[in-house]
Amino acid sequence: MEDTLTGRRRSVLQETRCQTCSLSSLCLPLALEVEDMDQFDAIIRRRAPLKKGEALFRQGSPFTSVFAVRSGSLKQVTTEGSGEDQLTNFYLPSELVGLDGIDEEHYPGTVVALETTTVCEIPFDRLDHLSESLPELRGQLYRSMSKELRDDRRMMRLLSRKTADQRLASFFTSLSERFRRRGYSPYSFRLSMSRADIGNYLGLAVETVSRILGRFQSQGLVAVSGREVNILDLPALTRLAEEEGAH
Amino acid sequence: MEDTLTGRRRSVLQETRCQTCSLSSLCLPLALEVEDMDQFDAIIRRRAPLKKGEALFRQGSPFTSVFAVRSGSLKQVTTEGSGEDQLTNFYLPSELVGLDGIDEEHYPGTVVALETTTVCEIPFDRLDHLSESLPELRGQLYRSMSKELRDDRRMMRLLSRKTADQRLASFFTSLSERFRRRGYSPYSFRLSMSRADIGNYLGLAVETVSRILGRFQSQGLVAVSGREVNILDLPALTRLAEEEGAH
DNA sequence: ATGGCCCCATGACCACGATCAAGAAGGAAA
DNA sequence: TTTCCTTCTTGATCGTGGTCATGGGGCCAT
Repeated sequence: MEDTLTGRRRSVLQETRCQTCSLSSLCLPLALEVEDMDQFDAIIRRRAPLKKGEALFRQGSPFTSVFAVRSGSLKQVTTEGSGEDQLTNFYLPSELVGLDGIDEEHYPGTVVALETTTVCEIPFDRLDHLSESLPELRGQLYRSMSKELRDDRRMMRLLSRKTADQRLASFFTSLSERFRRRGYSPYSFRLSMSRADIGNYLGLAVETVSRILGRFQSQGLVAVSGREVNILDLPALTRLAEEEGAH
Repeated sequence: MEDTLTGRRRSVLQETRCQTCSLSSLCLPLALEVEDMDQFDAIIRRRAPLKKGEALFRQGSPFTSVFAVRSGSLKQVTTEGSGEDQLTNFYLPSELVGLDGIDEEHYPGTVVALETTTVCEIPFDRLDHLSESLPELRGQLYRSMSKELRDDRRMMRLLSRKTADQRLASFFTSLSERFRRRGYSPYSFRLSMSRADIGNYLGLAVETVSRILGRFQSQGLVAVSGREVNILDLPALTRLAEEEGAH
């Protein structure tokens, strides 16, 4: 607000430099040397922060860039035919958005901010070109996509074999772990998504999510108040999430 | 059997040259010029055909290569914890196997031949290195992974929103389309996988698969005899697969 | 404040598909 | 052939989680 011009200019620079970004150890350029990082830096485009509910891009719009989340969170929603929406992913800081749009001319889903969110835009043609001369960058890109493939397989397993309880438990342990890796508390956090989003993502009705959250609460596994979550017994949740065929 | 030495040698050469491979228009080198294809050709390793039930690689073994299916078919199976197996994918000719192993030192699942199957082994470090000088190859690799991501999202939608009937209908229409793209009949084919495999893949019990196949048969949608399938009403199957919330 | 709207929670009921059980059909090896 | 074993089919029953319905509570705009 009271930024001077120079002050504001510096802060903008800070925002956009990978070297000063706290996420650089998790993000795409993680394997780059200082001078290489500068090259990478140069192709990144700034974006005005997205407000809650705003779309980063819409399903069907032309694929041009991938995006790295800098702060906040987003969800990806796909609408097939005239059917219902399917929420296929949540994105947290340092994660790459839009990789599934590469092989077609358009994005396969709409990505929406769940809260105020800032992203780095990385034009894909320039990224691809730069990956020619920077093997580490190329490798990291391959790894990012490969990791997403592996996460998808885990999600398929969740959707096809786990009970509703196990799905919720998995959801919490996974979120907890992702927060931990990003330097936040793995035990106490705020959900940026609604119960409906969680249900849609996990293949459950909203009512089921609510009920099970209530049960978890009464079992002393978590303390939930609205979107505020406290994980009380992470080991038990992990056990529940991984335990086999419940019968 | 009665091959002469030279005869066998020629046939081996034929087998391993992308230029003479009938799949080259679908496979990794699809975008390459003749001379570039030779370079790509040179890094490919021959493999003895896999017999039905043989593993191409096992879960946890070190990641070294990706594989292109040349003939036959495979399934990928992941065993988590002490839990049950999860079948995450079927692979048909021209498809790439093993991409989800890139970012860790090991393969995340065991891949097993469903019938006699031949594959081309592509050492990943050499592929990566070659992708530095061949932008079309690099692009095709990005696109392959991106396509697999998109297919995974479609699978998640199937697992979390579709009824058992819709899942089977989707399975048949998808298989039909994949056969069609490979130059086989989209209406008449042989399933290389068991009912148990199909059920595992679609998140259904074997009994459910059997029952619904029977129902489809009596509705005149398909004619099934063991693993032999005739699609009788593809439009109806497509409609069924895509129709929204069945209630 | 106060209305209006989502978001969330909880209860009653029901259906889809899993599970259990048994038997038929197909395939490989003697 | 016969045997043995796997795969597939069909029937009966049951349980998880979806659907429908209602009410409370938080949040924003006026």
